[in-house]
Amino acid sequence: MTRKKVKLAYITNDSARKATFKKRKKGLMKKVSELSTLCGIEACAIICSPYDAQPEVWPSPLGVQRVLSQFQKLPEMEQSKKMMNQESFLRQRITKASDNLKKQRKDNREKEVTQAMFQCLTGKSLQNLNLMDLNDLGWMIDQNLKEINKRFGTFQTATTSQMAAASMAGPSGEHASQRAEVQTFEVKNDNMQRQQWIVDFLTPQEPSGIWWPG
Amino acid sequence: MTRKKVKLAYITNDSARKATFKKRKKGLMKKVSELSTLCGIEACAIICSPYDAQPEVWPSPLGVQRVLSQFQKLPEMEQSKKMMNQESFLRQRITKASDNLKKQRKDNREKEVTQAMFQCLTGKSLQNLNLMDLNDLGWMIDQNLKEINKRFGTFQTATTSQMAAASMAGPSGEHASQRAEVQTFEVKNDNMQRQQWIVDFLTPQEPSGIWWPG
DNA sequence: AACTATTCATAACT
DNA sequence: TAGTTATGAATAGTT
Repeated sequence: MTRKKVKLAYITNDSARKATFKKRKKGLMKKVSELSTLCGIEACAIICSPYDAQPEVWPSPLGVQRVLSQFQKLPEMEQSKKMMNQESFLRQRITKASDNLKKQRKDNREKEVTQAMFQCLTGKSLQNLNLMDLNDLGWMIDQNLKEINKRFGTFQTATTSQMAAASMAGPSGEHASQRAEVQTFEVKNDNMQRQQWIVDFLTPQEPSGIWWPG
Repeated sequence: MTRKKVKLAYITNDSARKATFKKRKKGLMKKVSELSTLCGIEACAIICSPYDAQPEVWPSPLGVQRVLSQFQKLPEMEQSKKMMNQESFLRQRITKASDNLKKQRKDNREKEVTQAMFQCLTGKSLQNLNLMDLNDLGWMIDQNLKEINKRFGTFQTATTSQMAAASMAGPSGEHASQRAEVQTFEVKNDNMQRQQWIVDFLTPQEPSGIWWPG
C-alpha cells in the first residue's frame, strides 16, 4: 500500500529507517547476486551499518578480496578517472529527471490540444480557448490535414473524397470550405490568414461568429 | 514485454548479456545510492566486468576506501563469522522458496474447497468430489458454522435465525436440519457420523441421495 | 536508445 | 518482528 513516491531523503523515524534498511539491504544483495549470475561477472558489495557489528558483504570474504584486488591495483589517478562520484551521479539523475519533465509537459500539451480538436468535432464552443490554444489547435489541425491529403494522394484525386476530409478538419477545414473552389485541402500554411481568423473569432462585437453544431 | 520469469542463469547470448548487464548495473548503483541516502549508512559497490577497462565503483574512490577500511580492519576469522557466503545465501533463498511453495499449495487448496462450498450453495452436484475433497469440504463447513454460531451467540438466541443459518451451511447444514430438534447449529464435531454420511453419499446404489436445488 | 508488458521490490499497514 | 498487499520501480524482449 505504497502511498507516495518515497522522497529520497534520510528517514528520520528510527524504526522506519531500520525496517527500510533491512528490506533494502536484502533486495540489494539479491540484485548483486543476480547480476553476477546472469552476466557472469565478478562483483562484490559491502554495507556497513550501525545495526550490524560487522559490515555485511557479498559474495564472501574471499570474493570481496578478489574483486578488491582488481580495484586496488589501479593507481589512484586512474581510479578517479573512470569512476562516477556521488556528485556526478546525482547530477546525472537530476538532468534525466528534468528531461523527463519537459517531455511529459510536451506530451500533456499535445493531449490537451487533441482533446480540444475532438471537442470541436462534437460541437463544443471554442470561446474558452485563449490565443495560444487556438494557435496550437490550428497547427494540429494543419498536421492532420497534411496527413489526410498525403493519404488522399496515395489513393485518388477524385473530388468525392473532399467531403469526408471536410468533416474531419475542424476550424481550418471550415475555413477552407468557405473557399470551396480549392480543389484539395492542401494546407496553405498561411499564418497571417489564420491570425486574422483567430482575431475575428475572438472579437465579441462580431455577432456572426462561427458556431459549432451541437 | 518480459515474456517469462527470467531463469536465473548465465545469459549465453553475448549481446543480450551485455544489454542486461548495462541495465542492471545502472539499477544496482541506483539502489545503493538510495539505501545510503534513505538510511544514512555508508555503503560502497564495486563491479568489475569485461565491458569496462576499470571497475565501476560507488560512491567514489574515497568513499570506497572509507568503507573498505572498516571491513579490512577486522581479522580474517571475524570476517568469515558474520559474513554470508555465496552458498549460504543461495541455500537461504532455496529454503525461502520452498516454504513459499508449501504455503501457496495450502492457500490454493483452501480456495478450491471454498469454491466447492459455494458451488454447493448454487446447486452443483458433489458427485465429482473424492473422499478427501468431501472431508475438507466438511471441515470448512464446520468452520463456517462455528463462526456463524459464534456470531449468533453475540446477538440473539431466537429460533428465527436458524433458517438463515441453514441456507448457508451446505451439506453439513442439510445434515443438521434433518435433526431439527437441535436448538442451535453448534457443530457436533462428530467425525464418525460424517464419515458415514460421506460413504452413504458416495454409494451409488442409494437412490435417495441428497440433491441440491438448481 | 526508447518503449511497454510484465515481473519485482517495497512502503504502509497488521 | 514478521507477514500481507497495493503500488511504484525495474527490466526483458522488442523496435
